[in-house]
Amino acid sequence: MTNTRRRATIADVARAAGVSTSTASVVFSGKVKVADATREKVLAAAADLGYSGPDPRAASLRLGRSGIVGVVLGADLRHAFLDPVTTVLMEGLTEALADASVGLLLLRDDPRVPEAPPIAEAPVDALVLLGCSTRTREAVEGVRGRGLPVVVIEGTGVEGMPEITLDNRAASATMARHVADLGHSRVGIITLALEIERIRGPVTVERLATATVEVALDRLAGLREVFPDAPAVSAAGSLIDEGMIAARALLLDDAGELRADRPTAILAQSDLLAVGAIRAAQECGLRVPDDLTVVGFDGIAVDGLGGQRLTTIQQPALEKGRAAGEQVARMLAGEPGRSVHFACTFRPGTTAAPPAA
Amino acid sequence: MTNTRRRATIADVARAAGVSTSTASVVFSGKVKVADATREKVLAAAADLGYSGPDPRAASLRLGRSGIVGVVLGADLRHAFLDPVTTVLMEGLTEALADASVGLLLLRDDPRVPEAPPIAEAPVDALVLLGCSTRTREAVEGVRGRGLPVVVIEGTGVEGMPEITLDNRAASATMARHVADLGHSRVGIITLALEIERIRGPVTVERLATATVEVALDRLAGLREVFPDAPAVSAAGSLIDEGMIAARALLLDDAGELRADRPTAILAQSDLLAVGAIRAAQECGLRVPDDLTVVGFDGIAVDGLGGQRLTTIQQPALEKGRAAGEQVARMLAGEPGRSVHFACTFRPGTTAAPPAA
DNA sequence: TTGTACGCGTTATCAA
DNA sequence: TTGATAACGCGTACAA
Repeated sequence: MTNTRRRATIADVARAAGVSTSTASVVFSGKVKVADATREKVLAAAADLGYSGPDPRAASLRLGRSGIVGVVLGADLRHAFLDPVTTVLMEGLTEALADASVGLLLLRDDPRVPEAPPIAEAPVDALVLLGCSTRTREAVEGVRGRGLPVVVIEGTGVEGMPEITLDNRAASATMARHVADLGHSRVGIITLALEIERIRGPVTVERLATATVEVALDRLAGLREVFPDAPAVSAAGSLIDEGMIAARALLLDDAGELRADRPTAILAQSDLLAVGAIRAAQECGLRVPDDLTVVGFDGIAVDGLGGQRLTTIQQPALEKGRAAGEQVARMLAGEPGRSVHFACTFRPGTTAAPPAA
Repeated sequence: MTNTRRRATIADVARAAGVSTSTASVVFSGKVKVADATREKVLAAAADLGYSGPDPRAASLRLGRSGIVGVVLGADLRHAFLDPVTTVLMEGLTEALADASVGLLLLRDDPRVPEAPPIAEAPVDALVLLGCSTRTREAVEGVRGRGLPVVVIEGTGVEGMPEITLDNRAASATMARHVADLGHSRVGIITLALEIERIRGPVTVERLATATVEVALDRLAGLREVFPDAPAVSAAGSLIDEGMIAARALLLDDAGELRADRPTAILAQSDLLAVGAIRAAQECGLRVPDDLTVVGFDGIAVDGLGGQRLTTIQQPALEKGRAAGEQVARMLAGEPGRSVHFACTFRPGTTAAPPAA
């Protein structure tokens, strides 16, 4: 029977088995060969004492690593995982870190809690920043004194941190050019949220001056290289319903009627927004792509599009996550981390065509 | 200048500041009052040595806790977060654990790696099981020897573990009765995946015998209380596209024509499946609810439904997550954990109506 | 192949 | 208010 006073330790097991603690330790770590008979004795003693392996806390102190990689999410966890691109990215991260880590620790950068950034108290071996505010950046700066590897995904990092970036502007320009080449000249743009406050509505010059979300701005800049005067409407988030709302704003007049000068193509900054635009078009009796061309950005596996294949820009979200994971792994191995820049590719689908004569 | 040979420890800081290690420790923990002058000295020494606070690994060994709660996801992380119900549940979990100031460690139960369940190596203070396989259950059983609190969400737990459960069967029966009361007698059922292998197709008696996914089986049993002979088709996952496929199987004949004896109502086991069914119905030229009643299950905020409001069963996903978090918190505080059972509520919408005469 | 002894970096206790 | 000391539980040179 086990002694209830205190949890059994490896020393207790060793004593009960009549071996030294180092032998017992080795039995559990498997790093060195042990005689079968000895191992049996140790395992039996462990079972008897209710000992279920080395305490990870003690092991991590001794080894100097915990096997945990922290992922700092700018927004709340829920929102971060609602976005399919983020989800896929996390998968890539997980994949690349499978060998090097035990798990991902979700850390949220909560501006409501000014004290004690949990980043400093988390026993992590490395950090991945994924859409972080300036405040997060400061907290991380503090932790860097500990010598932790830090990788920044799509966000301005602190000097010396490896960054994972994307050619948002160039890819958007490519897409715009494709639409222009099809013969479209009257196009409408649906942007991602331009501000952290997620305001929905027409994109004006004034708003652009105060906009802060780099991804949205970069993609817009790329589209405007080809269509400098295209009207743009911002969505409050990357959601199908938001795409529907924005598309209606572009297609309909105040009376809810199709406007005569409506765009013949809609360029959406995300696939979900594009799906919403397609839905809105169908609602209005417009056929895609016959009456309206709709293109997206991201190249995620869109759920709910039925048979159509969205014409879009394929972003290597999985690879981004993997790259981040690989850089973390490299740095954990003592090598220097490198920044990685990714290029998107154009992916033709069935939702873009020349404008109706 | 700092010595590059070794990372500074609190002892180094104390020595440099001319105080004892305990005093230096207290300066950082803030648990006891220290003279301002002393604190300044310590802080200055820390800054000078590049010491950025106590090492969380050492602290967690000393304190006996890490401030981390592990969430074991049965499937891969990606899939788990693709499901909106899970996402919301995670949010509730986060919320309930925010006060305990703990982080969430994502652990995946990867069946491909037979050795070394990471669960055993993670320095967690508690575990939450969220759709776990038998194999996970065994691993957890082993870890329980460590005295870790474990909470199981919707899955058969090991004896003595608090469980968070739902009245899937009763709620489904309620919904079926509602549809029957509207006057429907020819209904079709779309089930969630019945097996872990996620097979798509007609639900036969033979399949039911080998089906393993409890949630799907419970909901089906509830529906069949009212419609014992209703044909059922299983989806390969809770996705809109899967709902479309399944709905087509129920509505169309082999030639792709609407069958004369098609159901007048479709009961889907999830909201996403229901959305897919609605989409398929529209494709076939059927109006919802005029020509076809469609109901769901979950009560999530469905993206992409446009103006419609789905008639569904509201499941308290957020509360489930919260409850799990609360039980974890209780157990961390030394109190015994309790199982919590939740009831769903019927939520009327605009997608259910009496069958056309 | 096994045992001894030490240190990983911290914090709680107690005494001064 | 501060200081000395003892754990916390483990892994690993090194010696046998």
